[in-house]
Amino acid sequence: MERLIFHIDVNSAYLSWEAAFRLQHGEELDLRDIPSAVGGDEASRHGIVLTKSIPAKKYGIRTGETLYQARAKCPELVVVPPRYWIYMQCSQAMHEILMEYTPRIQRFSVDESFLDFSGMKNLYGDHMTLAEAIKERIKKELGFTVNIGISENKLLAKVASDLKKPDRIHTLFPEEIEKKMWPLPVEDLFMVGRATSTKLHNMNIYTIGELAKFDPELLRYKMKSHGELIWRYANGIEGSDVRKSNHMEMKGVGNSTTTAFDLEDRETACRLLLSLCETVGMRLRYSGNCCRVISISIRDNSLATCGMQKKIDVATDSTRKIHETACSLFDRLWKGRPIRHMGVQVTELCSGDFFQFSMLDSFDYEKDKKLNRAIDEIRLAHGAKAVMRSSLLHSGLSAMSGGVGEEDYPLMSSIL
DNA sequence: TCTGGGGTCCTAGGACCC
DNA sequence: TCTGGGGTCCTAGGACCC
Repeated sequence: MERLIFHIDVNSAYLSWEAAFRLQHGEELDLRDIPSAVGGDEASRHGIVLTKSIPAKKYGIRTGETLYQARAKCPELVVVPPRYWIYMQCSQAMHEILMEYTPRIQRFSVDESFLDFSGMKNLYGDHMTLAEAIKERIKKELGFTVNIGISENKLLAKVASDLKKPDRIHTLFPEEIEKKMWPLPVEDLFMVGRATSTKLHNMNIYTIGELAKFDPELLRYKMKSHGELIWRYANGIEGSDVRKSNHMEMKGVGNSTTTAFDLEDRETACRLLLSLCETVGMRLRYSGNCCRVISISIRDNSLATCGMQKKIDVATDSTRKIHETACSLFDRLWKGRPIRHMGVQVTELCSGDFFQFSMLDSFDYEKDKKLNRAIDEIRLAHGAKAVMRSSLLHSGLSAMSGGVGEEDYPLMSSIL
C-alpha cells in the first residue's frame, strides 16, 4: 500500500512556547522577534543555550554553547530560564489536536511527532490541504508555528520538515530526492553527527548526494553497520512503522545532574547518588519495571567522564537496592578528583510483576516495597518535596534530583 | 569547542564454556 | 601441555538523537 507520512516539528520549541505563554499572559514583547534564548542558570553551572530564536541564530548562536559564548556573539541577547511544565502542556495540547486527525501518531520527542495517513486519501483528500489545515490550527489555537514534512517514509518526512523554517510545509517524495535532498550537506542527514561527518569528509563526501552514490560496500567496511544505515538514508530507503510508544517498553531509566559546586568527599557524593536514585527508582516503579543492571557515571572537574555498571543477581525496583549498588560502584570508580557531575542509570528492564526473593539477602523486600509505594503516592499527590530522606535534610541537595531545576515540578505529567 | 539532561544502539575486549 | 575455533555473557566506551 502507498504510504503517506507527516513529520511535525515545532519551530524553536522551548522558545516558541515560552513566547506564546508570555503573550497570553499580557507581555507585550514577542521573544521570537528579538535575539533571545532559553538557557539554564549560570550560577549553578547549567548555563547553556537550550533553544534560540531565529534572530539569535543570525548572530551565529548555536544550541548547546555556553551563555557566555552566546553573549560574546550578541551582547543584547535576552535569556530566559526554562519552565518545563509549560512546555509539557504545550506539547500535550498539540498532541491532542493531532489526535483529532489520526490515532496513528508516534511522539518522537517533546516537540516532534510522526503521523501516518496511509490509506486515508478518501478521508482527507490532498495532503497539502491537510497539512495546511493542521499547521494553521496549531498556530491559531495554540499560538506557535510548526514545520510539516511529507513523504512516503519517516526518514524523508523528517528531512523534509527540516528544509526551510519556520511555518512551512515541504514534501520530499522519492522523485524529489535528487533535487531537494542530495544537494544538502551530509551533516543534515539524520544519524550523521560530528564524528561521522568528519569520517565522511575524509572520504571526500560532503553532500548527501555524494554519500548516496558512494560504494556501500566500502562504507560498510569503514563504518560497519552505521555506514550501511546512512547510505540507505541518503538514498531515502527507510521503512519503519509509525508506532505508538508506550513506557512499558522503555529500555532504561536514568537521572544525572551537574552540581552547583564540585563535590570532594564520599559522604556528599553518596547523598547526591541517593537523590538521583530516588528519581530513578520512582520512574522505574511508575513504568511497572524492575532492572537488572545499575550503572553510574562521574564527570570530574577536568570534564573527564567515566562510568561503571553492575549486573545484579535479582531484578529490583527498590530505591534502596539501587542506591546500595550505586555507592559500591562509586567506591570502585572514584579516584578522588573533585566531582562536577554524576548520574545513575538502570537498564535491562523486565516486568516488575513478579515476586522478588533472594535467600542470600536478609533485606526485607515486602517491607521495602510497601515503603516505596507509600512514598511514591505521597509525592504524586503532593510533589517531590513532600517527603525527604533525613540524610538529605540541610545537605543543599534536593529530595529528588532531576534535570528540571524546579523543586515543585509536577511529577510525571501527562506526557509519556 | 569544553557545556545540559534524557534516551537508544553498536562495538570491542576479556572471561568463560564447550 | 600446546594449539585452534566458536559461542555467550559482561563491561566500558563511543556515537547518535532530541
